Amino acid sequence: MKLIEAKEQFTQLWGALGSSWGINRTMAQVHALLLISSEPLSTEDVMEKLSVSRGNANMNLRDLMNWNLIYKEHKAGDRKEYFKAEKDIWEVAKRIAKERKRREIQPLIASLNSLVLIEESKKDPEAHDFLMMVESIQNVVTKMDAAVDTLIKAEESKFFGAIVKLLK
Amino acid sequence: MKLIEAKEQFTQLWGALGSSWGINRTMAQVHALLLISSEPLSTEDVMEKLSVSRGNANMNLRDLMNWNLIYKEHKAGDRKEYFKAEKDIWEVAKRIAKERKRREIQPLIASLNSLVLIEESKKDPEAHDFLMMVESIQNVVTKMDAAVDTLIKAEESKFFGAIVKLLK
DNA sequence: CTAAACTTTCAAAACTTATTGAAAGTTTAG
DNA sequence: CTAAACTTTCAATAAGTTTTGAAAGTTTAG
Repeated sequence: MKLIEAKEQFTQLWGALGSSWGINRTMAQVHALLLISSEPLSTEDVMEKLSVSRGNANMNLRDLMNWNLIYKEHKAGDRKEYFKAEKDIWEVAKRIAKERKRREIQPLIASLNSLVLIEESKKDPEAHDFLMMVESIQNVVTKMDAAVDTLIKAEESKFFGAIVKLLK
Repeated sequence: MKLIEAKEQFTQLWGALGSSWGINRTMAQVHALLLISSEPLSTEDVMEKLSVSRGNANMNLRDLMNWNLIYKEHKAGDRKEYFKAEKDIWEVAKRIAKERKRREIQPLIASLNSLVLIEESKKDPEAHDFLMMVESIQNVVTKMDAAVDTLIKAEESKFFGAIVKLLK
């Protein structure tokens, strides 16, 4: 395979991957493009390489900035904005984890907390079963939230090291 | 809040959650319904409680069985099939992890492996950068795959225990 | 200040994914 | 074997999501 095909395939792969994890396909493709580009790219570059409209390119670049995965960069003597990606993959993983935690895990914990405030007594067997289920979800989700915090703070080697130990 | 409202909200919550993680909303709602139901439910029960068609109910129940999250159960003197969910939440988390690993992480690793087989030499700086990127993704993804294996095999307490230690 | 260069917005259109429901298929009691 | 009870399929349709592109907005060089 030629490098140019491999890059194309990589972009497709990253896009499909994003799709199946609830991330907009084009956003993931733009990310892929910047990950494997040596030079920062402008909005026009992205439009051209992915054959997408200006609006679409702009919106996905903005979203990627909100996810903290890419940065604006200015070239001397050029008014255009260029974008470059964070290239340390462990750092990328941590930032995605951090963002999903903030957007999804934390609201989930809040919603679960409100569900245990039902009026019925624990003595009502139906209420009891429901509370047990919600509480056990709270328990696992809270632990996962803490696990993500650890991941966000840990060094790559420490994090995977601790997990590898469990295999022994 | 009344129990009945709380159950309704729980179903909505689980559905929205599934949606944002690339899982069909209705499938997640059916799962929620069975998680908080004391009795096994029939296809008709699901149709009625979620106001969905027979085809939709059937398809999502079948999918949930493929994910190993629910089981068929037969009641004596009744030809209908009833369904009940695995209710141990740690077990549910492990099964979802196992299934996503099988469906997504493993094909991803295979695709990445094929991308490093480019014709260009590592001495070409562009090829070099590309290979470094793909290899660093392989590295992190492979470790995550191993981490998921550990999660699948570990006891809940051991798994989270190891992670908590990292916080100290 | 002005106009050119560039970025952002957003309503309409295209595309993707999920749902319906009637028809076909299967199972079982009698 | 037969017909009733139940489950599955799938083409048409609906719902949801993403994309387009022209217009509005913003910035900067001169």
